[in-house]
Amino acid sequence: MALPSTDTSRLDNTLAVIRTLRDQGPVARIDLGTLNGISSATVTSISAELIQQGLISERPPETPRPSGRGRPKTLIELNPNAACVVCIKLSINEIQLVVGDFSGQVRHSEHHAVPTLSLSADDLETLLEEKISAVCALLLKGFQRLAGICLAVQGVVSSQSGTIIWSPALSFRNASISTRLAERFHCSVLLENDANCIASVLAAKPAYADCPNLVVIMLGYGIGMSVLINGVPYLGANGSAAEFGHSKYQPDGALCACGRRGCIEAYASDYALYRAAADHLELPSGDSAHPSEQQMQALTQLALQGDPVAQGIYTEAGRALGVGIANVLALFNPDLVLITGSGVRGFDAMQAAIYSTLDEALVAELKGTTRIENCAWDRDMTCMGGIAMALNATDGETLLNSQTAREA
Amino acid sequence: MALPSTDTSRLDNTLAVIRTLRDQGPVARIDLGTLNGISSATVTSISAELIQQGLISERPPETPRPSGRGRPKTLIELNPNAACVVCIKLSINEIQLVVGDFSGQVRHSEHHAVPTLSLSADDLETLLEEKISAVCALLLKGFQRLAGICLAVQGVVSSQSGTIIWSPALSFRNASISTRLAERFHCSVLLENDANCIASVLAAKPAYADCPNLVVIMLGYGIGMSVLINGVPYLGANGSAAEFGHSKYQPDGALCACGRRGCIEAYASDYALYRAAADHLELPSGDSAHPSEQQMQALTQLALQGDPVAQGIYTEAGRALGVGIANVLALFNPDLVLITGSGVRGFDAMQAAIYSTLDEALVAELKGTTRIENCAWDRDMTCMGGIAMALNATDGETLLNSQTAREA
DNA sequence: GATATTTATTTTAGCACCTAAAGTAAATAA
DNA sequence: TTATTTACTTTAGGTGCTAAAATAAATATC
Repeated sequence: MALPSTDTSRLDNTLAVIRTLRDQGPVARIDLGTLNGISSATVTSISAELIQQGLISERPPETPRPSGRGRPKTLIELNPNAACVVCIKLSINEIQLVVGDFSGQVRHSEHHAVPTLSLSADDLETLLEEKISAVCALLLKGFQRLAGICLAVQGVVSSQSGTIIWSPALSFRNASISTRLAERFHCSVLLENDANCIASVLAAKPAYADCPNLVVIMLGYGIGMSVLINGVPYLGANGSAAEFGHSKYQPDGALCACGRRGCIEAYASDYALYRAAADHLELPSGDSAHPSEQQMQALTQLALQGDPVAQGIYTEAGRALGVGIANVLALFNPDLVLITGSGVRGFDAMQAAIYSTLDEALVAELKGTTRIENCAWDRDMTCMGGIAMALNATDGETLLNSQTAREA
Repeated sequence: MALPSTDTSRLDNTLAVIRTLRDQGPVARIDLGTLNGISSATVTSISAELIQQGLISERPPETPRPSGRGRPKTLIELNPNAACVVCIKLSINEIQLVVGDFSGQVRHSEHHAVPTLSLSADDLETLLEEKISAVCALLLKGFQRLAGICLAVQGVVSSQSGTIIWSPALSFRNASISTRLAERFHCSVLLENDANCIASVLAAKPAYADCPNLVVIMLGYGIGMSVLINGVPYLGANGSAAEFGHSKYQPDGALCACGRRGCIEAYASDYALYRAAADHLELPSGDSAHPSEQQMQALTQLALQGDPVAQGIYTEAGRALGVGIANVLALFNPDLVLITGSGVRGFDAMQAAIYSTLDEALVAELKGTTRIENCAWDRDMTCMGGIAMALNATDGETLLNSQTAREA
């Protein structure tokens, strides 16, 4: 008689099982129970359902049988083909498109040079539709369905409303981009800030498992940040939280790409470093407003080799970052601040200035126990994170979908 | 056979009923159902239990019967004497002690002048024990039990560990203060930052109901802040989050009470304003390092009457606040920033500088839709909030307690 | 090779919730 | 007095969980 159940425990437990399998690979029922704090009887019941729905399967017993007495464990694994998700990373003049399967593995990755700055919102939607259609045609037959799409965008986005508020890769603003894709592909579309994608990859690493409050600062052409509070990205009122790059170092200071003065980004981003250096140093030619990796490496080399002008530029950048991080510690007091992004190439040249500025700025009580670390940069990380977030966001739907499919 | 229940819905629903009654006063069963999304059958069952436990009671029908057909509603209300909580606010040279009943009403309030800066941690504990014992002797006979104590302290506290890390009212540091009180009074002791107490009072106001992400800045002798994320205070890794006062305005700027330079507090707090003014203006005599309300009002008057030196001081304070608020907007992007505390007396003198600095610092996309408002100051608000937080924190225990009491 | 032991999974029995619907209570309107 | 309306309670039934018992599938022992 009581149909509309208010108790979500079955759904919660089922999702927990799916996520455990995704994170840990094949796991036995009894271990799924202990890992998630539920009885193995419940796991039996949940896994029976999931097998029936085709979302998981029992793995055939290993040939070299594991040692030990007793009935051997029957490992359960996700069916990788149960669904797939697509993540598209939108950067300046490039898009990357990655397909991941239900188990979280990357199955396909492609890059395209695209003049992003000259696209209209409509152009962009059309382009994305084309590219996604193409990979779907190529790959979807192996999968039961496309469960979701994640758009990882640099800049300010509102994930709730699916609006790109402002991105350095695009010349238009305030465009609602996800609805059309959602309708076209009949799946949910997740709009995410690129830093949030990276932060969720990093937060999943065992080394950072004890850091529920994690701040990730991404240095690169611009400067981005993600704040994870209890492991979930903090979004703020309209998605423009965590704009570390535009917090202030010097009121009335250097000009920033945002149009204002004194932002941290105006000192420590690639374009700011190169701008400060271009007039005084001999550097590779090229668009100095959008320096290439090669140009930036040349500049970093100079600083590390002891060139006083280059050193001075990196020291000032380090000071700006130091003040910015001091403010982040005062306001967020996270467990860990991780510095990454392509700009970490210059970390060694800024390091001393960062730490000394930080020490000058904050007393020990406020600095607290926060660790500050840097972390090697991998350009594929964004899409890895996007895939993970898209899967997480769509597990509930996938479940529902396969339930109704079985019933019919 | 299934004893250790994993399903917390009964407890959740019961607590929801108690909280609704506390927030809204007497409510009928049917309305408790709609307000909390549960069926009235469940409310009947929950309220029967609570009545049996003596935590609530049916209110006798109103004599001037409310108009309308049908069976009249039977209103249920909390039994105010079911429990009480004590909140102690610790400020410089003063403590305030307030007793609240189970329904959230203040039943008693007292102030004591205490030389807080010369107390040791041990002295403080002894003093608190005495004062609490005294009010208990006076009031407790009417109550079934003392459910909890809230210590509202200015400065950096770690609520999890019950440690006062640093407070301007105290000369000792890193003292664990709650254990002894908890043992002495057999109840849980909550250690809270004073700004968090005030923020939870403000967040409960209907005017701010649509602001789940709320920042409250408290101006006064020092500068405090509280950040509510989805309505709950954000604490950070070790409780020292939201130290707005020690975020930076000018690296290498004015000296702050924390020992570092350039903090916002070093420009916009009472002591900073008075320090800047004392040498140049004729002001009431007194301890200029700890200016009194009267001294501060004199200074504010001068600025509002057009004295150029006083105006300049408030303008610079407004600039510092403007930069600080810009950083808060960039990093937290809250729905609302509320400025309060005794220092709002000077808000009119700083206002123009705050807003112009903010506009210069942030582009519209980053400023987003955040409202910035000021709000009249009431010195009793801290304890009101402490009472509310202590009740909320102890409802579960109170429930358990009265259950076991009935069973025996 | 038969039996004991160990460990994993499934089945069984029962409890603690909740809800919809039916039943009851207590008022006003006709 | 009866009908109507609204509030509350009781009943009946469903979901979902767990502990314990039963079963399954190995290895160890004699």
